[in-house]
Amino acid sequence: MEMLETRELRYFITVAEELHFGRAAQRLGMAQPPLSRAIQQLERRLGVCLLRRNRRGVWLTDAGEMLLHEGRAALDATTAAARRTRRAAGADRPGGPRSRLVLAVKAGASHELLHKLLDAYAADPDAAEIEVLPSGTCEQEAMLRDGRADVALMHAPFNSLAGFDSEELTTEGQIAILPAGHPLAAHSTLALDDVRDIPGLPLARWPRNGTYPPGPGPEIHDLTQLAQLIALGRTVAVFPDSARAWLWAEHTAVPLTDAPPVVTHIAWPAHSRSLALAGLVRTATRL
Amino acid sequence: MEMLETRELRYFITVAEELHFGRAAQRLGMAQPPLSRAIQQLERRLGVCLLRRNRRGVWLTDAGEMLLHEGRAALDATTAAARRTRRAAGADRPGGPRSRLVLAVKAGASHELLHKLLDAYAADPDAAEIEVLPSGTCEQEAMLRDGRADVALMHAPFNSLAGFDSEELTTEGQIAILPAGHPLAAHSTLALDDVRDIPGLPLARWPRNGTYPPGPGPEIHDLTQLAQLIALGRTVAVFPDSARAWLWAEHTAVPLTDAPPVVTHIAWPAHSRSLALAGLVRTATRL
DNA sequence: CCCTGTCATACCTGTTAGGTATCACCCAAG
DNA sequence: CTTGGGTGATACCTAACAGGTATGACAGGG
Repeated sequence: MEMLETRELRYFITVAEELHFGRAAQRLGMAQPPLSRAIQQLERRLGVCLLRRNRRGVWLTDAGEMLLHEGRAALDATTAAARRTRRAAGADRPGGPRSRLVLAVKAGASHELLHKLLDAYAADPDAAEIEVLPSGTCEQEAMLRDGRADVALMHAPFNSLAGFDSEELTTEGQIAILPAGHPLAAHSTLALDDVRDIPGLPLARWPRNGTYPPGPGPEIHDLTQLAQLIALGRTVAVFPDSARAWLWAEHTAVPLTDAPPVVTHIAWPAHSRSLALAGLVRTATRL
Repeated sequence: MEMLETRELRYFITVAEELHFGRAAQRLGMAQPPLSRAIQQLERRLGVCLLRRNRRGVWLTDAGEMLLHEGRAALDATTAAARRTRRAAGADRPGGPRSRLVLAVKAGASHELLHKLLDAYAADPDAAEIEVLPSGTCEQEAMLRDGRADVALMHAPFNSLAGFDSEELTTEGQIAILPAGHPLAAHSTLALDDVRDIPGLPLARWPRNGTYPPGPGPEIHDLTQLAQLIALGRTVAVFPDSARAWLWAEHTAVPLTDAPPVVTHIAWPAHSRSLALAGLVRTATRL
């Protein structure tokens, strides 16, 4: 039984995403004919039909669907191996840091917690160098999987901890962030339903897995943009309690009574065996 | 940045395991010079020194150690992708089963539970075909990782659930299995310390991660062998309660008061998205 | 009916994976 | 000190194959 090559996986995944050999070849920086041949050869070697072709297009068989999912995981693991190996190379260089960890954090979230964690860990005599890598919305999982990060702060129920080892750090409630002058801002508490359909004040929308959920609210790319839209009275947003750290004077935070609590975890790939990581996790759980 | 090829990974891992280019080349079925060159090229492409060479041998740098671990995970993911794709190929063949799941079970363990699970699941109108794959000691994790299995019954604290999704099924105590005629077999309960150092009756040893822990007891390969050695009065073993199912007349089971409870879980790769798997898990948790 | 867009085929070429022969080197035995 | 066995590296060759260009086959829409 022959081994699947990464190049073949990369080709197939691109074709499966585009469902179009020409565009896929373009994305791969190659001509279409060799790509067609490579996929045919892959199908022959696996003894499996991956794509149904029609003059009018291409779509995936069940087996193709499977290879798309599993192949993505395999490619992630491979690039992770390369990235982490490159990163580990500095460790035994004279004068360099003993070792180094990349910590992925959702940009703007858990600022205070992160600060305390870094301070506490720096006190550890044989602490590794920590590089903090701000990530987009819910991008931490992907960063751990493909090796851009070694460890991450994740926020249940927004992030999924499936496939990672993790330790629980803190739990917090959620708040609604309203324009300071809005009538609802006078309340001492609110319910989720109160803020879901405020006339003239639609709930802001965040990308989940790269796409925006449907709805009337504005599509948000970063926190500054959101803060401004709230201050201008154009939208309202729901955030964990720790978001109070970056509120403006034109904002008012009102606790939500029935929003699910947000649990912050420190998470890392399940197979990690790094001493530096173990030290960081120990520090985090003792905070 | 160029991509790591699976062939290179396979070569490096073999060399890292053998710490000897000649033997590694032999295991890979190739000559030594091209292997040396391939590793050199890998080091150049990664920009990293993976091996320290000496005329008297080869050993791993820190980066090499990292690539050995991460590369194994990546190779497992790749072979898993190939295996699962091949397996999924039958699904849309006319006349074949709608789909198929491979369930890894430690040989001889949880017999009754397994039976109930299979019966209950077979009642499901759109049940997949289940292939039961008996695994060696603690081999289920590896089988899930490299795609030989899709789902497994695991026994904490013997198996590690790290990196998998899982649901708890049952909890049971542990028993000591003694030769029927032994003085200790008359007791109604025992403590772990009572059976750890019985004069003339050493505790049987199981392979953990492919190697046997040190000790005076016999090295066990399969249950029949163990059962015979116990019946002959040569050894004693500690097992979960459900092991009573395969006891012989010459065996006596005595409950252990202070042994950690054994928790049986059903576990699967965290990224699985199979409907058949979801159905099986639902059935299992409702038992 | 032709034109456009799609994937497949035919054929060529440069790269490279892998084989054989040999070197350079260390160490141990004499 | 010398020599031989065992190690990984180098030199060189060949065959396989990845990738490019040109073109074919075929379905739908104007």
